[in-house]
Amino acid sequence: MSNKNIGIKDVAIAAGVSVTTVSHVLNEVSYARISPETRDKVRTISEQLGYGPNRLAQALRTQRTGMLGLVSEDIATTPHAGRIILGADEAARARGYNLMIINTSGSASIESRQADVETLLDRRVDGILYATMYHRNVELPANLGSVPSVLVDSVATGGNITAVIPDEEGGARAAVGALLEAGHTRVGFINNTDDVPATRQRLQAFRATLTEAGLDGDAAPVESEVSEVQGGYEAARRILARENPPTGLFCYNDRIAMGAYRAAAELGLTIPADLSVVGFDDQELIAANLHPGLTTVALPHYEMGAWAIEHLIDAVEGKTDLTLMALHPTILSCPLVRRDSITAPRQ
Amino acid sequence: MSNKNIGIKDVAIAAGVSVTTVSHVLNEVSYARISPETRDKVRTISEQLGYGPNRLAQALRTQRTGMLGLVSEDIATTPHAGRIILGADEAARARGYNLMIINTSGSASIESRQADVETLLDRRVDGILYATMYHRNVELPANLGSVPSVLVDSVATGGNITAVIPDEEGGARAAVGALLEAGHTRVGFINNTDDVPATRQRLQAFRATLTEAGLDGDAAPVESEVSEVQGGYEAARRILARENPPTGLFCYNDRIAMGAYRAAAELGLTIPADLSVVGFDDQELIAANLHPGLTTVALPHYEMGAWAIEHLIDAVEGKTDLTLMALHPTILSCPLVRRDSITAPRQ
DNA sequence: GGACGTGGGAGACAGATGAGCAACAAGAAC
DNA sequence: GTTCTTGTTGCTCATCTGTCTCCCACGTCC
Repeated sequence: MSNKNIGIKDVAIAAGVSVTTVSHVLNEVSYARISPETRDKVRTISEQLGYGPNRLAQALRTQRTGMLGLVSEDIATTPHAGRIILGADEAARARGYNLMIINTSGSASIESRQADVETLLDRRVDGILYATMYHRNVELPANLGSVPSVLVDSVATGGNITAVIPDEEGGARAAVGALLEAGHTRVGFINNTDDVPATRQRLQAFRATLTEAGLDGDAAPVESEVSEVQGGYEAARRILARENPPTGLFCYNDRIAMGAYRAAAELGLTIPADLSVVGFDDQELIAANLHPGLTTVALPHYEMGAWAIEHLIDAVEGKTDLTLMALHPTILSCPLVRRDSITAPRQ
Repeated sequence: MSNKNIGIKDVAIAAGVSVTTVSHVLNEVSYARISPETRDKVRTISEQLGYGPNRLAQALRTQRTGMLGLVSEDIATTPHAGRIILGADEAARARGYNLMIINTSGSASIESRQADVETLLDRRVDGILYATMYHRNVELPANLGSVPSVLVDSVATGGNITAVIPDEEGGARAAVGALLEAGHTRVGFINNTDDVPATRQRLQAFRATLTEAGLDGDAAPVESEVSEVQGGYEAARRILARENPPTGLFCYNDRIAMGAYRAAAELGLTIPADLSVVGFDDQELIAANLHPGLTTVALPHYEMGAWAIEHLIDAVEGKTDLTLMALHPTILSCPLVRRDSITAPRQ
């Protein structure tokens, strides 16, 4: 049990030594020559008194706070934020750092986001993690450059900051591959309508994977809608109304897949027997709870948070040069999560 | 644009005054007598240089960090955490405070959770918000008492800490009331099996509301299952298989309601025409995306986070005595969110 | 010419770290 | 035996960046 009224001075007095000696002993300063007896005494007394150094004073003196700033866009509106924060927090505490969090809005002005970073800077964080909630191009506040920073789930428009993003293409290939592997030859894709990298990359990977498997990727049925349940429903109705409808459906995300489930049910199609479906995102609340469970692709949010913190700390401690890594974003893989929504096509 | 190499000393030199004067001007110290000209000059220079005080040094001297600790249980596993954090962050920044976050596990040992609090204490946070992810009785680390603290979404086993919790009973009454109001007389409840306050309170409110409406609350059909989709499905099958099955169904949470939707679909029952359903939690991903949209009761996570921070800061600033508030937990209401899953019973 | 008002500065302080120095004992050199 | 060297042990003092409590200088008023 520690008592925060105890300072190093109190320990020093109680142990009958100077504060310097206490500091040297407790920090195990290599060049300090202090007898084992004194060391023991200092440690014992310090323990008894429940002494813990005042991190503020320590930080002031050493110019290191051991705090990292985490600015998170739209923390409450997506369940992904939690995983990024968890990954970041666990990686940080494993190396003795803590997180200061600031929430911001993706639609906030650049000035307001700059002020957020400023707040962090005034508190002398050692580095900053800037997390967006979906993969896109983002304009970053200029003052981010004042300390080591890493961008999570986006790339900067300027492009000169280290970033970590999900492997959209690999994920999409895995999803389509799962359908192909099950024997489907008529495979469709319900895409998103937003102009984000994922939209283009997943589509391209979809076509490429089919083509490489000897199918006609360019002719494969594709519908686009807003990436919500309703959009998924509508697009699925359209795609399933085509002649020779697909027996395998790759959906841009799990919400679209949820809409497709409803469309299938209305058409009397059983999943997966009549229609195999694969999603993207692995939003557990949806994917695991649909019936049958939705096979989908997981976004590595936890991993991205941890990766970012790991490299941020390396940079803070001078073990890495982030500017070198800034040349290309780091890509983390998106594993396929197999549940029960894919099987071989009928007949 | 601020430059963090600039200290108060630089401002003082540039303005040709002492650091004392700069400090007095910028902090608008009431008893300081400084001419308007000097004040202007100091402010102008300070602005030009982009000076901002070093919050560490400031905190060290004033014994106030302006930082609040937020220990959050299981941040990643529930979407509720995000809303608590958002409410807390917005309330905090509105009053010039920032949040330091630490994630912990609800199943972590008391020692480990105590160490988490210790970390916060070593950094001299002015107060601590301890947030659990669902309403229950929790054993708190003893060192929480060292600074003002507020508990969110739980009450402490000891009971001597200010807490804010959702109005389970009011929420349940609103849910059942909505069914009654629509004209249902055969109303059932699918309860949770966990031994948490919500289980008891929602059940009790369910029966009481029926009884007060002139129905036989004690005889109303109730089934209990684990509060997941599968449990909801099974319980719904059972409750709907009874003779004279209910036409209105109150579900312990939205996941159970999702299971009930599936059960209804399998039995050929249309929602809401054949079966009206009301949930609890307002997990948007589920409630808004089911078809038809699920009418449910929202938990005031944002509000609890904001309320807690507000009162925490009041306590830190000496405007409130938390020990007085600790006598009884504060209860925040759970509003009904109307969507499309309730209508009048057939015939 | 002492009291008082005005404008602003000096220095202690918050709680640590770190470079360099002092005190002392033991052994070496003469 | 005295002085010098060297190693051991731990302390002094400056530093980090602000805040805050006196205190001082100077002019004026009665």
